[in-house]
Amino acid sequence: MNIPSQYDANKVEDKWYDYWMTHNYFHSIPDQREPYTIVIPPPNVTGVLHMGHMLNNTIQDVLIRRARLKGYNACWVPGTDHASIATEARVVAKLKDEGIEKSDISREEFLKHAWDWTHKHGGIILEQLKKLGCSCDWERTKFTMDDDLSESVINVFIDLYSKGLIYRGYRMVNWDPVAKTTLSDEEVIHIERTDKLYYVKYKIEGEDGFVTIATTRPETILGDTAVCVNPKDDRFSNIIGKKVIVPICNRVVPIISDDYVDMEFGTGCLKITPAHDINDKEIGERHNLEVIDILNDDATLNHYGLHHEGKDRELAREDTAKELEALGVLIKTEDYTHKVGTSERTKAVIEPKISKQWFLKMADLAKPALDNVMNDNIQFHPAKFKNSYRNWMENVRDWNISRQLFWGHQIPAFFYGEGVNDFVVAKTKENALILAQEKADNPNLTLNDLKQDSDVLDTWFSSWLWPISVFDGIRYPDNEEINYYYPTNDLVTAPEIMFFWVARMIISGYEYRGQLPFKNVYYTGIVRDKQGRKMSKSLGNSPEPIELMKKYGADGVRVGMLMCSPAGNDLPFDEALCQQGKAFANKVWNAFRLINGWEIADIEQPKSSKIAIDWFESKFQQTLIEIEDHYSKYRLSDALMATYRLIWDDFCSWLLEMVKPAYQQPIDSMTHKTIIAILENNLKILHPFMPFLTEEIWQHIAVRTPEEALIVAKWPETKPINKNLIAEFDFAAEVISGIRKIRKQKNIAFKDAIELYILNNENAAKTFDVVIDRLGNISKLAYTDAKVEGALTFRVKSNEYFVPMKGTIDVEEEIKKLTEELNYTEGFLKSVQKKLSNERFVNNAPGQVVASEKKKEADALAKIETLKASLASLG
RNA sequence: GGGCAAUUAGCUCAGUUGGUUCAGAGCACUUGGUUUACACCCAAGGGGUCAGGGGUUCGAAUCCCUUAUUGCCCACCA
Repeated sequence: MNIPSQYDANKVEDKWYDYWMTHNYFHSIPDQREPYTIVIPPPNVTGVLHMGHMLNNTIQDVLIRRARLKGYNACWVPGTDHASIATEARVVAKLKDEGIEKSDISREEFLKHAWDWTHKHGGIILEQLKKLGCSCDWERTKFTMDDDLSESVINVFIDLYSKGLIYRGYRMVNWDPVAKTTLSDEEVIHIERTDKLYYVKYKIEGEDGFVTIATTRPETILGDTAVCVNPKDDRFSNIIGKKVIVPICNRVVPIISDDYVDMEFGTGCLKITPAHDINDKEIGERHNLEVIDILNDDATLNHYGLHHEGKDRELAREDTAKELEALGVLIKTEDYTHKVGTSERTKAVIEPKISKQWFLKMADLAKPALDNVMNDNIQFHPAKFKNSYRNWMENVRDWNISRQLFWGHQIPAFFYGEGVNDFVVAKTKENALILAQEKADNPNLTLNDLKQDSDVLDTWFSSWLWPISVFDGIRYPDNEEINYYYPTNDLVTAPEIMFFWVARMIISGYEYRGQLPFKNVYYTGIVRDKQGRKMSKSLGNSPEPIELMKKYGADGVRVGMLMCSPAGNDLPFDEALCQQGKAFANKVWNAFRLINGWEIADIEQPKSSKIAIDWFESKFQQTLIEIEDHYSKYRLSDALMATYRLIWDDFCSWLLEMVKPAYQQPIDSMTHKTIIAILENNLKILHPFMPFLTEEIWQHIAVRTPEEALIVAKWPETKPINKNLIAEFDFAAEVISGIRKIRKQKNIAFKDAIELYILNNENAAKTFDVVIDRLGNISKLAYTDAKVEGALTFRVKSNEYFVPMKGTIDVEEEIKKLTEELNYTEGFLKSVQKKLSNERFVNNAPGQVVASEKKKEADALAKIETLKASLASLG
């Protein structure tokens, strides 16, 4: 078999993914084993894979593959989200391109277009995840608008309504004039920007005087219904109760007083527009002010805008300012920096708007969800996010769950009359009719009299049920699957959606299952470019994931992504990391090639091989414990790095070099067999990170049945560690380093054997002398009682090593080297002795620490002695 | 405006309860290398007053105070 020296990921990755699919390894059904469950954060159904998905899903796959190897019944449920506002916006845009306005077509027609779009683009992202190697249980793929999930959403709405937790309210909400829908507070992003602050004077009715107000939105003057001052403000005490004339519209409104007004800000005098500001609305309610809404749904002015009617609010702002100036009531403008709410989706400036919406009462629901995170029943990684979680949960507000969109779950409320309460909530129109006849006490009502609320539910109102609804645990709370898989183990998601999604899943978990939805939440960071900017389509700074995988292999990209991304930390992405991942794949590949190329013979095992293997087995166990510890703390980068170093340094650079047979010599069968077993263990612990490469090598090593595939192999068992052996090896490694250093200094090629004499002051074990012999290419290794003349020297601890030189030794250089080392050691001794002569140290420090200092002192003294002797011998 | 976190080598980060293993890792860098797995490699090496200042302690990267800088979250000041 001819095996190329370069590992070609592109040639093998699809092959193994197909193999895994064919043999159904990803599919899970409840059985005797303990389950290990992850539900995917469902990406937008029409979305495409970006770097954030790459990171997030790599992490999930690492966790799920490791769980599978550890013998759990691993189940990773994939799926997509209908993403109501995002998808609808895209469909609207697409229709617009075709010359169709959303307002010109019926709800049914629009939904047909939306479904067409979904069927056409839906699921692309899931196919892309397969390229990354994600081992999702594809048979379980769900969509938030599947029939069963939709029914779950409706059931929950009805249930919460019947519990009195859902109500309909006339409230000020966040209005997105582009999408023409309300948004929840969480969907509003506050962005700092500089606007103008306009100072405008209002004439006092029946007098010559004026009051001056400051506003950033002069166009809302047309909706003013009062002017307000602080009751404690002496400047205005004489005008409270009088009336002013609002410019342009000449409306006569009262001057009122309210503690809300900040005397220091602007002029201390505030205009009140209850329809367009939440504070103004509250003041308006306290003072029974009229509410005048001057805007249409698209943020153009309505008839209250008078001659500005039809203008967009931005244009109206400029024009009213001009008009005010012309009227001579605009005193001045100044720059003013403040935060403006914008829509997360459309980027439009949010308009506070009073409208009738559906709300979910959150306060009581939030309690168990808060407690169980604070007491670590649900663990956040990193834990620092508990702070912001608590902050939000303690101040949680009612959730505006209705959206003025078509794409989504239509609210199951049916109106039968014009009255505020003339509606019923029911699963079907038929059920609604019965309820309505009862409620209205009117048996003559017919289906035609019922009109379903046209709003749909917030997307997150389906996402918050995801860990339950994917197992159909809402409709059938006692079904086998929900009982088996729920609660899930880990959730891997971005901190940005902690409030949108994580908090609400926890809430619904306690409400509908009486327990937590997942045990751990791993918060990923944001993927940034080298300049620290967030990767985004608009900046064009995001690499194309599929291209990256072509270039570096999925395994290389996975390693690259995980190399430097501890939980909760942003990931400064650099393609060089993927290159490193690719190089590592090649390294492992070549280690396999080496082993694979050996000719096996029935000969005796060399001592050096035996001891090297014993050492590595202990080293492996030590690293395995370290790796398990990292995993338990969700430190995947550290787990990867420990694996990387074990394989590259300990396995390749040390073990294979120690056991490698001489050129064209065969290897003994015992060593070969053990090395294969070691390689297999290495592949197992590497598999979660590099699934394709490891399966490829695994299947090269031997002919395997489907049951023997690496993906379903058994994680290595833990065995006792021989710590002495590891320490002895570390010592020997230092000796070998010393030899290499001398070779380099003196330009002695490796093929030229040298002699090594050892003055064994340390009384170190000689276990690894056979290894030193091999890796140092030593022709004669001997212990001596006296210094060797005419030799180069180096020290490890207080052992002294001599390499006799045939040629001349540069005495000057040797003296210089020795003197430097002597000076350093004497300085070190001084600091140690200073510590030991301090009575308070000797009395207060633990005995162990004092003893170690004494040992340091003795070692330093011994070393100084040998250094001095060497210097003396050199003259 | 309120809260949280961070600041350790050129870069990205470890550093558990203060004390053997405390100043580390990977990458990058420098130097040498056609040793028959791998130049996507091997070997050797340089590099940090642990952000600044103060304090507690026999002893501080680690605990406390303070200053500076950065990042994130929350918040209705026109």
